Amino acid sequence: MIKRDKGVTISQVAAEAGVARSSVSRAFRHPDMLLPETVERIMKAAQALGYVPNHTARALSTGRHGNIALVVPDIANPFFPPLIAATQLEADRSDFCVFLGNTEEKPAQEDKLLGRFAGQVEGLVLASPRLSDERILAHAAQRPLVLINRDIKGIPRVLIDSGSGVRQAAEHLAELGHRKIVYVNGPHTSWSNRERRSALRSAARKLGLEIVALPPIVPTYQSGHRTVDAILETGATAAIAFDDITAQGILAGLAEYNVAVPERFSLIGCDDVLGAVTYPALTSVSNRSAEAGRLAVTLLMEALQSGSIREARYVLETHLVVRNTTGPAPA
Amino acid sequence: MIKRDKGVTISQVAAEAGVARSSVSRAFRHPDMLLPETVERIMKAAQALGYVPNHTARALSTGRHGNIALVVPDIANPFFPPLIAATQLEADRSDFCVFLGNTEEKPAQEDKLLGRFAGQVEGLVLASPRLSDERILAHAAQRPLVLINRDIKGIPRVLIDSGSGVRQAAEHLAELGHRKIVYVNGPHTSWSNRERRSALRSAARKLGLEIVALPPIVPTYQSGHRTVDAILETGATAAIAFDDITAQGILAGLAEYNVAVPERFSLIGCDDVLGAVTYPALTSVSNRSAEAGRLAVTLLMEALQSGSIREARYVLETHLVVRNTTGPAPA
DNA sequence: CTGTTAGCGCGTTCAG
DNA sequence: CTGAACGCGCTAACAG
Repeated sequence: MIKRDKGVTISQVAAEAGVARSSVSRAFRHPDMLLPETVERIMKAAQALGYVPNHTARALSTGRHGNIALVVPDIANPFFPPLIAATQLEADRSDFCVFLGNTEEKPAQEDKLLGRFAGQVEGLVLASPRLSDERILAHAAQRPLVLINRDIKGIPRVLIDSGSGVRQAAEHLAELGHRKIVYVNGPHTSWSNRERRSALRSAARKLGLEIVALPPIVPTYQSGHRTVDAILETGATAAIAFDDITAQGILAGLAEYNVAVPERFSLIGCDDVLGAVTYPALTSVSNRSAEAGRLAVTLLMEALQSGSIREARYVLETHLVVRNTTGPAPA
Repeated sequence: MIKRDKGVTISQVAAEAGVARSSVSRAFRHPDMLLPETVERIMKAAQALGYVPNHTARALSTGRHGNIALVVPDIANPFFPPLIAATQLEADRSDFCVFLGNTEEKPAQEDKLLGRFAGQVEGLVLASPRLSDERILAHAAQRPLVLINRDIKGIPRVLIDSGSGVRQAAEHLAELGHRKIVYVNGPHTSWSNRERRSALRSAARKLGLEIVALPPIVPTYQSGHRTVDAILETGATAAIAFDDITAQGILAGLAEYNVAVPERFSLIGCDDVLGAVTYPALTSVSNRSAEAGRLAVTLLMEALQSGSIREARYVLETHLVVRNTTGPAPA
């Protein structure tokens, strides 16, 4: 049992300060239980020795490790970094550290990571899971768990309602005279994708638009690019893509076919993660990912404090951000 | 001391299987020390009770927690997500979990996070630190620490040599007839920035180019955008920006002034994180961030296994990716 | 090969 | 207000 840990322990501090170990512990956790003078002496000794409370030992003793885990399907998708950053910032406010898990869009990897994290965190935030309801419920039964962009009854969840934005997108296209619109599906396990598709379907019905849905894809630039042939074959004059990254691939593909955007074809993305960097600047549905991350952590902290998980379902509405990839339908 | 943990412990499994606790421990950690038959019986009991080894207790006992931490200055900067993903993937191969820290480019936050993580990880990867050498050395003395993009003697480090790519950039511009070039500095605490600037300076000397360096900025789209006035005032015909994000801001700013790129002005970024999504597509210096992340973890794992940190300094070379923001100098 | 026995470092009773 | 003693769950010596 060799340890290279310098490990200044509570006992050493106690010896240095001439008190019992428990007093040292108290000096840190319940300073008001000791004489101010004693506390000061202990603190001084701790400083001198460079004592740092051992997180692990404390966790074993208290059952609280001060960590949470955040699991996302794809860090490289620009939708997530702001969410991750916000999550961390909010966790930090409660002095929690966060484990990050990247599942590469694979349900199995998601399951594995949740299992690995479960043993060392107090709670979990699961963003845009691709896992089945059953598995998620199983994990939620083990530890407090908050969902982002997945609607499972009984589990606290924060939902970014892209439906509202997609509805606006449909109206926008209808006003511009488009009659037939392609929807490029994202992962079929994605709640957001289902929301967007169904919002589009119902809006289309009201507006008298025809919707053609393309098969599910993993949302990447490449996937979007590959889907251009299928889009053009439909004869539609506009498309709404599952997300901006996919839309970006589509935009590139259209350019290669010399299909002018928005003159001959209109395109709308979702999540608005590209800002105005594409050319033409992409019309998109806004995202509120940072807020979602922050809110999820807040809910999780509440659950940890109260010790009980209360039913909660927060919905963040979105809207359409009109830029330059949408225009009147070609004659 | 209330625990809601279902906590099936090793003792319960031992009782169920009719063996000693240590045997249960062995069944998991050193199965070859027990009779296969015994192992099987124990495993069956563990399954039945739903036993899961307690990570924390194990860590306390062994001093090994199976976690590492990765600290980056800005998750939202597209340079980092691939690095983060690669780091995780590589850590996962050794069954390690990773804590992620985002410092928002703030040295103080970096220092704080390193301190918070130190207590619960076996080693650290510190990418593009903004912290002083002294503080980094102090942390490295506590735990095995591997640096990415920071060259401190005595600490294992992986350096992405953007210098080689920047040299090519200078040559490229010289060939196109540019004589006066602006360098838009990144953070002055950034090692990469110093590398790029000095590589550019020395290349310029050889090529007979004049370099004008702008004051350090935090590398963001906004910062780049704000710097356009200063760039144009210099009368230079081309600029090399600290990174792509900054370059993107500059590009937008130039467009607003109706300065045609590359006809009237040439622009080169660094890190090549934007692919061909800007318009015109940005000429940039390649990055090898994913490889750097992977390599850093490999080094860290070696250090953890051997128990000693050996001097190591890996350099990954880069090259110029020519796209459409560079052209002949205006007459 | 297996059971017994100490701790790992800390938080928290329970007496003083 | 303080010190002694126990236990968190597990691992690693040491016996047998």
